[in-house]
Amino acid sequence: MAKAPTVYDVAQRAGVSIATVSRVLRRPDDVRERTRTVVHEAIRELGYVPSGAARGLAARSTGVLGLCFPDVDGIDEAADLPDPVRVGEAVEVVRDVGGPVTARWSNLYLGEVMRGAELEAWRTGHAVMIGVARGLRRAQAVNELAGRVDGLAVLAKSVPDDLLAHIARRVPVVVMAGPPQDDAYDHISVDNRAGTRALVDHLIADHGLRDLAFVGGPFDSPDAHERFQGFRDALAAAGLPVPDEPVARSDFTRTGARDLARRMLETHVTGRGSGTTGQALPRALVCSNDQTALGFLDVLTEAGVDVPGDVVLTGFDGIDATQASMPRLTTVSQPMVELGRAAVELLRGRLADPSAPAATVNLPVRVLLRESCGCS
Amino acid sequence: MAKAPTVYDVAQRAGVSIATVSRVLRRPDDVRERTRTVVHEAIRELGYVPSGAARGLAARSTGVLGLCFPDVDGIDEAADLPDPVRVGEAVEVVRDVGGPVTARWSNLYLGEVMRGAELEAWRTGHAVMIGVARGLRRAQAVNELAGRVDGLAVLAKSVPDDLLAHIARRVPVVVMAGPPQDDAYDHISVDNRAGTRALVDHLIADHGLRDLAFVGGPFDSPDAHERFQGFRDALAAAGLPVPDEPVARSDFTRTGARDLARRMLETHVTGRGSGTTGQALPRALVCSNDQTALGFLDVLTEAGVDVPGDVVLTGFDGIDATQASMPRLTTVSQPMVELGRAAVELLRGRLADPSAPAATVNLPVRVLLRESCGCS
DNA sequence: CCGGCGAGTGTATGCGCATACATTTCGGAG
DNA sequence: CTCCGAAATGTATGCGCATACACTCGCCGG
Repeated sequence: MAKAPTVYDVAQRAGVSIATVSRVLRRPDDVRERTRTVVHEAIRELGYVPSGAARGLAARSTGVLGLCFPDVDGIDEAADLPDPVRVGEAVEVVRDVGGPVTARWSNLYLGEVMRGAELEAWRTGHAVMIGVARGLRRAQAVNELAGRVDGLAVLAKSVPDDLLAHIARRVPVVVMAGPPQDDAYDHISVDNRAGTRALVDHLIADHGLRDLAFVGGPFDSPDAHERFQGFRDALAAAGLPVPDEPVARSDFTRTGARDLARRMLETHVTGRGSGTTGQALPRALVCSNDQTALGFLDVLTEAGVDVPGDVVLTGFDGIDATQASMPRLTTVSQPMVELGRAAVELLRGRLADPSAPAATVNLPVRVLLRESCGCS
Repeated sequence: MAKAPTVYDVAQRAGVSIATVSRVLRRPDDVRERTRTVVHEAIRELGYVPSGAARGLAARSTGVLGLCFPDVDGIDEAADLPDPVRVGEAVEVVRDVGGPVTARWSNLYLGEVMRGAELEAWRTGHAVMIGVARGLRRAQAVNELAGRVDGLAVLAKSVPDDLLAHIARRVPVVVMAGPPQDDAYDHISVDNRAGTRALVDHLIADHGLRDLAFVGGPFDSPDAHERFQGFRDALAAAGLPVPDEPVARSDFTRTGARDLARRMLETHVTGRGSGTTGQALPRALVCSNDQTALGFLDVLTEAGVDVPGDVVLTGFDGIDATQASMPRLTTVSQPMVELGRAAVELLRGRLADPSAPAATVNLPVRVLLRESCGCS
């Protein structure tokens, strides 16, 4: 690493001009074979690797696409993060007594989105740069990311509106998984509403359920809101009374959902078995995400409430843990990899034609019927 | 995106020189407060975002660290990848009848490593660029990645040796999860050997097992090899006969392991129950990774062999699926996030002191005792 | 024999920024 | 009010590459 060789070094060594070196790399067909060989020789002898920065500057395009995620670790400042601890060579032997399976929704979700994005970017010769909008310096970090890429795919809510507007003046931006909104950006989202609608249609039509309740998500989650709309659509279509609000709101975490479920159990009892004075639990709980449903499942099972016998339970997202629960959870599977791919695809289109009107792509979802709704 | 504004535009608008603009961004303390305000005003009015390429070129450092992975999708050429199919608005409703839980080992593994790397990079104000060494143009892709970063963390085996050597002449390279090898690079790996040793020690000491067999991995997997060494260490220490070769070799996939298990069952029968003429199955199968163990578990369970009653089974890696199996799998958990963090840490050290001798960090693992070995 | 043409190569320039160095401004002390 | 040192700002340059344009050379048709 003494001093990385440059085109000039290569040119001198090969006895050609720097233009020729550049051409050998970028447009080999414009160079005579003999010359090409000589240059390649020099390149390998010197260990030459072209500077991406210089090329980006000269070519006015970096060949890099950015992916911006929200923080999933809940870390606000670098100080929050302890220095990594290394326990030396010791192998720790732990008796793992079980407990709830660690859920890594966000990780997996983001990982899959990244995988899709990377795949699609790779196809077209782009590199991918990831950035997490985290901490107090988030604005700066996002800004720097934007300055380094040709286009930016941003997960909804990870970047404040004004920052996003600022950035969008420099690079094309596509918003992933946000509500289909009428702003200047391209959007790529998942059909939350239709997915929930289809799921609830199934509960009503195939299982004959009529007493359904929706467990909502955080107030500021557009996803949760859309899913609730889908729920209402289905009830309305079936001629059932349509609630204005979810019966309760979860914070989208499994532990939060457990607390919520316990509170609900205190004031409700299951409709079957009767004899008690409390208000009956709804016959079906349509949860706004899988974690919520799993949290409810934990508590209901513990309380001796049978799923789906006493209460039918469904989720949304399609995380792995829904396959491992007892009973397995009926849910709506999000096309996570597709989300990433589609985002990059949109970005590419936008780069090719910057003047095209902002588009919104709505990705279809899949309803997975399993035991928790009474299927199988 | 008409034309991204530059320092010059900002300078003009703010009535200062470009140097001042640059300083406002890089060394705010060197600029009078009043000037700073004016410049920031101009920046926001113009929607100025500094060019990473230009800065990288001028500063001779990009502030980006690279992460290079092997392909986990098995895609060789862009042509192999079908264009994304969008089924329009249709929501597909599928009856999911179950079957083995989809395992996404690589995804999760890589995702966790990335997460660790990103976290650690973020702490120190670095961005992370990911690259997958995939396809025929892999050399070019890796080269370009190397040209864009200040340092590169490479997952073992993802880059051919000569390419790696070429690249290492430009940027510091650290190899992740490779065998502790005596080359010029920094290494960061996981203590496969000690982990397996500790696990097998437990089987021998705490469960009194003496008839143990090791199910190996692919010939070219250094990880599998090291784990086998750990196995041998434990047997030797206990005074048991030490095998020269694994009793069989899996390809590290669950389905591959199933086939292998079936073949083994044909020639063996369990030692208990007796009466049969076949050779007895070993009392314990120490598998070189979780997928292999899970594949065996599938087949053994199906064949009515009790785990851990008839055969004790263990894995290695600590993937999520090991918590969901019946019985839950005793395994050795890899510090995946730590791997990423440590890699970035090493890289940073190397950047700070390029002349330091190549280091190798061996990360400790954790043995997780669960039901498949007879614990709990 | 000459002019013209195209393939192959070289020359010169600018991309947008950081920064060394030169210059100006400012705030006090005398 | 003057002068000086420090603070603030401006000027000029180069980072490594792509590329427009100029140039050379060999070849062909006239």
